Parts: sequence; structure tokens; C-alpha cells
Amino acid sequence: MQKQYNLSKNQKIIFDIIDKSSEPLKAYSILFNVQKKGIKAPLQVYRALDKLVEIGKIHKIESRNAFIACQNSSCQISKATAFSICESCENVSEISNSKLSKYLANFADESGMKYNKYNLEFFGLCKKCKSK
Amino acid sequence: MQKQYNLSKNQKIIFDIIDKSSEPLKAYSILFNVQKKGIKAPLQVYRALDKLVEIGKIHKIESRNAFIACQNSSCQISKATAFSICESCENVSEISNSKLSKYLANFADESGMKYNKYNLEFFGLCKKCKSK
DNA sequence: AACATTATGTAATAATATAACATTTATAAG
DNA sequence: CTTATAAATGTTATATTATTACATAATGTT
Ligand SMILES: [Zn+2]
Ligand SMILES: [Zn+2]
Ligand SMILES: [Zn+2]
Ligand SMILES: [Zn+2]
Repeated sequence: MQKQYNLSKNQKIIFDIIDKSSEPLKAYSILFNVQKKGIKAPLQVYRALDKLVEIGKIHKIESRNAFIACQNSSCQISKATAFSICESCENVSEISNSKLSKYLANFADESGMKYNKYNLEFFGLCKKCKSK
Repeated sequence: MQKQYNLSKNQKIIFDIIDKSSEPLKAYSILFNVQKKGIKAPLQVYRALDKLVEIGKIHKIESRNAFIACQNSSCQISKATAFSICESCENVSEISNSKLSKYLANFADESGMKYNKYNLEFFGLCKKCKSK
């Protein structure tokens, strides 16, 4: 069983707007959209984002500095993430493929390094954009 | 055979400093270090970085906003990159593992997306930090 | 209640990256 | 060699992303 976290007021507000969005959201775009709800400063947004990332409710798309809700109920701790990103329309989706995640979770090379987390971003053209 | 690029003056200066560094360098730290060579503005650094990334001489570590020289002479186009990052000492190294790169290059899921590039970052503790 | 932990509010500032425009240098054709 | 084109440079200003520092309030635990 996954631990349930009770989101705080700001965390709820910010999670909701990300969860409803059809695309990854950037911190300052979130800020702009929640100002009517009383969240006025960047730090309020970043603090909520940090927490939401930490507990796995959202993920950061590093190459885009943007945040997306976890589409994969199983990854409650964001330690194993994979995304596909369309370089044309910027559509992003979380990849949920157990073979891939097993392969990466078990990956070990000669470096002797012990991995406990990974982030993978694939880039290409989505179906729609490919057929244009 | 790989195409040889003749680096321009600024590109050489900036590649050299990254190549000599034992750790990934950030753009403004590069800027600071090349000011004595006449490179005065951020844009001059970012332009060189963009080009060097494009031709695969360096890679960007997205989670760190830092740049590292390619340690893998075969990836002259930076379309397939994998790194291991120590979360304690921040040591970063490029993973060169043909099984991994083949696996990822051939990865395809049900989304019908055609991938032409990926970036993978593993996080953990390096040998040194693990034994502390 | 007392204490510790987590979250909030606010202002200022740091760090990262790009836009816009003028000029120069390198490369390729004719 | 000259003209055309593309690539690189220089410079100023500005946009975008993220953190520091400090004060206060809410929440959870003993
Ligand atoms: Zn997820
Ligand atoms: Zn697309
Ligand atoms: Zn490389
Ligand atoms: Zn280490």
C-alpha cells in the first residue's frame, strides 16, 4: 500500500492545476494562474512543487523545466521516471512500460555505482506530427 | 567516419575549458573563466554551448544545468546519452554501454511514437561515497 | 500544554537563458 | 577574384527560472 499524503492548501491548489492541464506547466505559468487564489510569490509555488515531486504526485520534465502530474499511479515516489516528448507539438506523456522500468531498475555497469533513481526522456515525433 | 568540425575561436575556448574540467561546468562559471580571453557576454557562451551540444562534443546534464565533454568518442551527434550522477559528491560520468544504448535505441511502445533521441540520467552513490 | 515538524507569507536577489540588432568572418559558387 | 550565402561574433537589454533570508502560523506528537 502506498502512503497517503494529506496535501496542504497550497499543495492542493497547485496539484489541481497541474493535474487538470493537458500539457506540462512551468512554474511561473502556474504562479500566474493561481494568483487569484492568493498565491502571490514564486517561492510559494516552488515549495509546493518540491513537495509534490518528492511524494511522486508530479514529475519535473527536466529538459523543459516543466511539471506534469504522475500518470502512473504506481510510481508514488518519483525515483523511476520515463517520458516521451514530441519535439514538434511538445506533447509529453509518461511511459509506463514494465519491461523498460525493470531493465533500468536493474541496470548496473562496471562503475560499481549503486543507482536508486533514474530519469529518462525520449524525443521524437508523435503519431500526429509524424503524419504531417 | 565522423564528420570533423572546425571549431570557431569561441567554440574552441569554451570546449577546451569544459574538456579540461573534471566536473560538469555551468554556463556562468564558464563565462567567468573565459572573460580574460575576451568573451564577455552570456550569449557568447550560450551560442558556443549550443553548437557544441549540436555536434556532440559536449552534452548538457539537464538535471544540473551543466555541461560535460563527451567521454564517448562514438556519440558525435548527441542523440543518445546516458549519465550516472552521484547525489553526494555530484560526480558525473557518461555511461558507455552498448547493451543499454541498443536497448534504448530500439525501444518502442504502443504509443506509435518514433523516437530519434533520448537522454537518461541515473542517480545514486558512487563507489567512494557509498563506502563512507 | 509543550515541543517538534511542516507549511506559509513576503521581500529581495541569484542563477539561467534568450531577444534584437549591427557587424564580421568563413565557405561556396560562379 | 568576386559575389552570394551561411555561420559566427559583439553588445545591450531583458526574460525566465529558482533560491536566500527571515518572520509567522498551522499541524502533529508526546
Ligand atoms: Zn509517474
Ligand atoms: Zn507532436
Ligand atoms: Zn557522449
Ligand atoms: Zn560520490
